[in-house]
Amino acid sequence: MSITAGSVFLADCPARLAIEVIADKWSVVTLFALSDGPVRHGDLVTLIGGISRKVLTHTLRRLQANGLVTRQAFAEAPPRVEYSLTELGLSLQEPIVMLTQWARSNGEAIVEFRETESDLPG
Amino acid sequence: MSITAGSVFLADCPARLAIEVIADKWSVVTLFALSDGPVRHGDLVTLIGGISRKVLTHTLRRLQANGLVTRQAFAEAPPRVEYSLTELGLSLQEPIVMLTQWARSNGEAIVEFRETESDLPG
DNA sequence: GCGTTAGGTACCAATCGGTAACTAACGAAT
DNA sequence: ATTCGTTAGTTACCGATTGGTACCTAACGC
Repeated sequence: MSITAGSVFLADCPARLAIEVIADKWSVVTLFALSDGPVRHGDLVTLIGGISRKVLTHTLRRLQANGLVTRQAFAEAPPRVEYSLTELGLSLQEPIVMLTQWARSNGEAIVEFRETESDLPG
Repeated sequence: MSITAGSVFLADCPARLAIEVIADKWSVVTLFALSDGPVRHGDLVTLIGGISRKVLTHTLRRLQANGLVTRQAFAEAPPRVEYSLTELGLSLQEPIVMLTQWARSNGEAIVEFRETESDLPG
């Protein structure tokens, strides 16, 4: 765990900033949803269970403001807006996929742990 | 992006629960801090820049309640409490390390993007 | 009594997130 | 010509969560 110049342990360094941008529930799921190519706003709302349009828009704006996502609006009616990963966003693909795969493989273990925990005498 | 039974896209499934537990700024940094072995509470506060004792305790409690971290208190004075990763927590080590490495490698790119963005006309 | 470590609590501000209602722009139906 | 439905987005209002500071306890050695 070498604490080098740019470390996630330092409060005011770019590495920590990066963690603050992506280490967020909705950001992780959104980035994962975009990892196969451009997706429309409405499709993202449908795909990502439990997200509201407002929060999705906010999440996308934040990812966009940090260079991870691009927004492309088409001059059509009704409007069509597609979001996709930038090059920087694509470099995050592997870590994000690993994380979501871990979640799929180990989510059940968390649920089971919670259940056995609540059975403790206390 | 196959939407299988346990998908991070489904609001109420174990995979999403797992994401909600770990996809959090302080959780990621804390898990990373524990990835080399047991660390005392006080050492974590020093190591993790910007975290307060209250938030660290809360973060550790949450990780503990979800089976990722164990807490070992020694009957000494002054008290000594060590936190370490469980087996489940260790299975997260690789994704977490990838994520923090990405943050170190690409944090600067985010900073630069922000700077060039703010230079835009308008 | 004082310092140590771990933690709990109280109070407060800021952020997050949900619902609902609104706009813009256009095609299609009436 | 008017109305309706569509997609994307904003705004307002509200409650819940997060996080900070400050202060308190417990247990022990000096």
